[in-house]
Amino acid sequence: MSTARPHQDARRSSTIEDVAERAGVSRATASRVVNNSPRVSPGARAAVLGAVEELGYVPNRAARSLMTRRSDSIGVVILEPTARLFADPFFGLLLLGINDGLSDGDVQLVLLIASASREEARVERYLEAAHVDGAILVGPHGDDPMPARLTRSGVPVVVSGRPSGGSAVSYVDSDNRAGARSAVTHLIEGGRRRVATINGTLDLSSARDRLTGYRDALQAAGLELDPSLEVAGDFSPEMAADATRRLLDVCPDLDGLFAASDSMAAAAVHALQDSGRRVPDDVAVVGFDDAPIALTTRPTLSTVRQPIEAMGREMARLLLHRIDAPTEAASHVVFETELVVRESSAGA
Amino acid sequence: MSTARPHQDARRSSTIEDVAERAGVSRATASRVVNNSPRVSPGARAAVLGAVEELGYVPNRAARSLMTRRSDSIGVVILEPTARLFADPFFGLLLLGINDGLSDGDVQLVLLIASASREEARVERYLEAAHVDGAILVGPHGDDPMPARLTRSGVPVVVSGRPSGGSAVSYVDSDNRAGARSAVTHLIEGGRRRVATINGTLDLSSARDRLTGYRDALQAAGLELDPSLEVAGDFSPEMAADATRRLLDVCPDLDGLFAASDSMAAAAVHALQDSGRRVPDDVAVVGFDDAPIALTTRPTLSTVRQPIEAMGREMARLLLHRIDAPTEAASHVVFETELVVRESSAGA
DNA sequence: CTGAAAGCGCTAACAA
DNA sequence: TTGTTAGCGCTTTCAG
Repeated sequence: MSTARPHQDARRSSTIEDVAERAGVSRATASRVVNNSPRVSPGARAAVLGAVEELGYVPNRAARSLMTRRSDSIGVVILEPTARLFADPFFGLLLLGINDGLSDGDVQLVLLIASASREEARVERYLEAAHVDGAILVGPHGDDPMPARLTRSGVPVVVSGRPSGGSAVSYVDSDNRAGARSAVTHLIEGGRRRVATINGTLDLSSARDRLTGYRDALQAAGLELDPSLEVAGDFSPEMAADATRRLLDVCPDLDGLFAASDSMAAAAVHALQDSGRRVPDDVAVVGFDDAPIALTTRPTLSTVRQPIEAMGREMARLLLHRIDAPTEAASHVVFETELVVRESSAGA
Repeated sequence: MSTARPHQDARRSSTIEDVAERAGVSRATASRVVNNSPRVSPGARAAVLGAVEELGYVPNRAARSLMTRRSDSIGVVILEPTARLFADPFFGLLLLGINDGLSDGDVQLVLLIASASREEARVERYLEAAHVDGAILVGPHGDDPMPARLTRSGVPVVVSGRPSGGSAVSYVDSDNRAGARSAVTHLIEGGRRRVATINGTLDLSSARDRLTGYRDALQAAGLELDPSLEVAGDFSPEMAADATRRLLDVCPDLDGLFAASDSMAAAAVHALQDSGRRVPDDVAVVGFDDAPIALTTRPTLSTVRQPIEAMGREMARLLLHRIDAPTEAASHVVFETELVVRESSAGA
């Protein structure tokens, strides 16, 4: 009984040996053509290319890897706890950018999600076993030892967001400090004098930088810093709503609010409205990210836009370069942000 | 000048040959232990395991693949046009579920994003070259030939959402029809009589099914179907806002609205409010997905929840099974949905 | 239960 | 410019 499995044959792809034979050259020459070596005669090249076409030849990656000691793939490691991960379009856009930056080469994107810390160990083992040529780390907190550890074991790494360790590892970041400053300056220039901020966990450099930018702006305007107007939270909307209510208790004449993310800003707007304040008339609000939610709140949200997709593309570019030149010093790329003024701070 | 590259040595991992030598057995026996073959004596097993431990041995995937003709990785192909892709937490959650379903085995997730159709061809070539053991296709439209073509060339495939072709290919879906029916029935039971629906592109089976569910509910209640109350769109909030305004023109006494996604429902709520209607007092609204946005609108959105993460997990499970038993008939798994009643249809 | 030997498909010296 | 040769690290007959 011959179990008919037609695709078995369909999939039995041709090897470089087949190509060489068909083209009437040796395996080596065929290989040279496939790998774009210049040391091949035009005639041989044409013959091989023809054979490749006819046979639909595609190189076997495993065999190639075994020889070149390259996997032609990179790992993208998502370290963020899962909840935030997917309520937030940040990761998706970053992935899109990374994918785009990779598609020039012939490099595959292996997605590694490490939500629990048990997972984190598994991922690290995988990376260190040289199964990928390098890794992009998304979302490590300031004290995460993974970037340094991977670098030490020779894995090329690029990190999203400035790590606390600093300059030893390559990273791509947006200018969170300048972005926050521009948002708060905008509020002040609109006449606001009692401006508060609601932030994320301060073990994230982005959160720290946004806080610093907030303070920069106040000081530049000669306004006093009031610690009771600075709230550090966890980026969650629930927290932001609570924080807003508490801010109103402490400071009933609050007239400006800078939230370190749009989802927090949206929650704050609702809390303000629930308390009877009009936005922006009584309190002007600016968020951060320019997430889709910024357009669906009423009023629409003013915000600080970061070029997330471009950042992803740059991370890919940087990593690819780093893989080619592992001894070079780490690079740090910081992207400009852009203030987007909408209704929530109109005439602020 | 010896360029110091300490990690060069650090990464030079040990081979199964090293393990065998250390354990005092042959390569073959070492391999058997590593691959859990039962035909090994306890003594040899212990010796090999010890050597593996001491040497920190990790098998070389490329070499293994070359031999086994398996890549131990699967492709997850995102076919959605990019815009929708990342405003929507759907994909992230699905990825999370897939990752989870995969983590039992030792299978890696290769992410392939095909936004443009040029990309689609590239992805298809990659998949057909047997670089992955199987593929999960996310977001194919009804007329997309990729699932069928991959299946024909012998690539095990699982698709998200019921494809128009039907039963030849395995898929995982949620019961969109029943979900929509429950939403609209809920509106009707709350006394609404003029209930409209705003939908997505009807070449997506999910959109078609939600429309059918809407009609089911009206007919079950003995209400008349009115084509002017059915709007087919593109899932975008802008379109939904437009559609809402038009619906109000056509039918000023509209008192219920079912939108096929939460982002459309949110836009509709705003359009209703802008037109002076109160939600839910004048018009009750129900969305679909239970996306984060459902909690940030005012009023909060009633919606139909689908177990996205579980669906992703099931897709992974199904694919893994299909890879092991490629001749088995395709499986179709449909998940129940759940109506979540919030403010936008309170007392509906 | 174990070992010897073959070979997966490819690239990279080395010779010619 | 080309071909020959030698493996990369692993699994798997096939003998024993």
